[in-house]
Amino acid sequence: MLRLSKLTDYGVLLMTHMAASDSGTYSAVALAEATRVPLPTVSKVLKLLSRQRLVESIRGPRGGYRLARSPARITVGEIVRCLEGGIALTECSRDDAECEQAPFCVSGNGWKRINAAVRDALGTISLADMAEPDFMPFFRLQRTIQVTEELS
Amino acid sequence: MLRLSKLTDYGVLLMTHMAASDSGTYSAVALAEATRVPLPTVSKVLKLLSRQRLVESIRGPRGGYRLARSPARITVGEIVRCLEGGIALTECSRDDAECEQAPFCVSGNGWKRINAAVRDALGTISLADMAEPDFMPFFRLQRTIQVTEELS
DNA sequence: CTTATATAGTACTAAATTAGTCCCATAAGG
DNA sequence: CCTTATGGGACTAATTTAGTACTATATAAG
Repeated sequence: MLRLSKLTDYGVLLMTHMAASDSGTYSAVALAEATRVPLPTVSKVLKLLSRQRLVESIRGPRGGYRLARSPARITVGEIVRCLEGGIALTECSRDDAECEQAPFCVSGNGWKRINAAVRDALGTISLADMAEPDFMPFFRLQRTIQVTEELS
Repeated sequence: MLRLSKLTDYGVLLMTHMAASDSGTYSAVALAEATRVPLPTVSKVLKLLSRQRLVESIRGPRGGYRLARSPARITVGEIVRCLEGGIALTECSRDDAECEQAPFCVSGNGWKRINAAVRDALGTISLADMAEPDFMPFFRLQRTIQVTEELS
């Protein structure tokens, strides 16, 4: 289903929550309660996010996590990239790809293009957008080829 | 890694192969040999594709499969949709979604938008594009919000 | 009308991935 | 120095996906 992992979903949820209310830091416990995501899982996700400096962590009493940058300067794509380890729809469109079927494959270039489009889409939406409950059209695809069949 | 399943990858590969050379019909055996994908798997994928009328099947001797429409009129998005059962990055962005956490979730709208963008990207590339080995920029994102951080 | 070829459907097994949990180490404030 | 909170890593269970096999059905050719 072209799915993101639940971890990624949680990551976006947690960070959106932090973006929405602007109190400084949140402990893992507080976020778990607010979002209803199980505590150990919240903890795991925040650790991963902090390694790549998407959130800052403060240890010790009164510690916790906070966004490393302003919500407008953090994109959903960065979170996906952090928690999924990259954005690549197929093996062969990864940067370090070595597909054994490459010699027989004619569509490598197409996949690269599709991936670029997806990356672009994800890089376009910021946490600030996500936190805005009913933000409207933020971008539009301008097609330069004719599409004759629409997905229903 | 925001992956498509291998089945979907195979599906696009097989159909691209059919789009590239314009002989009429291909048996599952012939496609398996040409693409180096194991026969039973080729068979499985083609069955799925034929149920949704993306390929036509002809039974009996000298039978096989052929594209149901011209390559320019079949999009990668349709193939993904057929083999993944929909295009939805998160549970809550499916059309029939019933997410138990919805009351606590503030980002539903954002996900819907992201999904729309991805669907749009996939719906923009046709099989004819994929079969063209080095087709170049086929569309361009025009942003209406400012992106301040780029994905590296 | 019989036989060979090829798809249709479905069920099952095995492998890989992902989710979730737990434990111990480290840091810092009071 | 004790309590609170994150950091790292390892482990288990659950889910998903891939791949295979088997039986049924259709059709062309001789």
